[in-house]
Amino acid sequence: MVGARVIGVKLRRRDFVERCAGRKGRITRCELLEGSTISELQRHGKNLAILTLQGPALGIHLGMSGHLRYVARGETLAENNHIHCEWNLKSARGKGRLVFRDPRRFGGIWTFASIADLKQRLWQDLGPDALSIDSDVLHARFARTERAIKAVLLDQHVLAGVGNIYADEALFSAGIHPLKPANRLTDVQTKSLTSAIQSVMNAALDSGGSTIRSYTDADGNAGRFAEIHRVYDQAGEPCPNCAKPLRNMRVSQRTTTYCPRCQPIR
DNA sequence: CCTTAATCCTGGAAGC
DNA sequence: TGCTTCCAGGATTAAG
Repeated sequence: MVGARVIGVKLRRRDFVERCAGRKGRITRCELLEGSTISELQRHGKNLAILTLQGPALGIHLGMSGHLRYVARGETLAENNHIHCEWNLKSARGKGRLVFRDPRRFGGIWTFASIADLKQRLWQDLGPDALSIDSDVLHARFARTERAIKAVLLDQHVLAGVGNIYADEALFSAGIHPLKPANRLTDVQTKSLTSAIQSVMNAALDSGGSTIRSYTDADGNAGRFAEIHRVYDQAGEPCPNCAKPLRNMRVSQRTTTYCPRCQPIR
């Protein structure tokens, strides 16, 4: 995408896009990057950004069921429904479309005049990115709250990028009970959890992500990490470590799977 | 501050 | 088979 020129935009659902500041009225094609050249892609946690040479920038969140697909000219998409926005691109590699499909519509697009504007208004309150977090920084953040560690991991204001799957996988890997108060994690436990978060997420990236239902990468490939989830969606199955059945509980309105023996509360 | 429930949606699976 | 209920990679809001 970088270097491609946006030669057209088709917005099928106007309520899928929001303008964060500035004038009122309809979102324009220009705000959706038409006529601009993509200069850079950025990501912070689960938030994506598309930057342009001319200034206009988009914030994108995939929500639960969202996915972005690149469709080269001549190619067709098997699933044509729930496409809320598409961008026609022209680059050295030819023409194609970037397609945003999101059946549940929990995702969205936000328009900004500049990347500085986007960061200030959209990313301001996010915690540091999970893939590059430092254990000491995380420890300091955990020290500020006695909420359950699972709830804290899901809180994007504390740490950006960890969702329900990777929170459970990381807590299991680090041997920490989901209900343990965040401020009672020892230094050693925080170090262990930090490296668990990063190794779990990097392993997931290597496998192309966790496809539960609809997620695909930009080329339409499903991820294979769900095949090797150790606890997520495995309640009742034997723990990979000790063979005791894994259990479900509810934390922060989210199903949480853990091993009662390998993840003690202390 | 904290937690809970409700809300925004579609669709697949399970239950009857 | 068909109908109903529940549940799902997320995040915000209101209420208590």
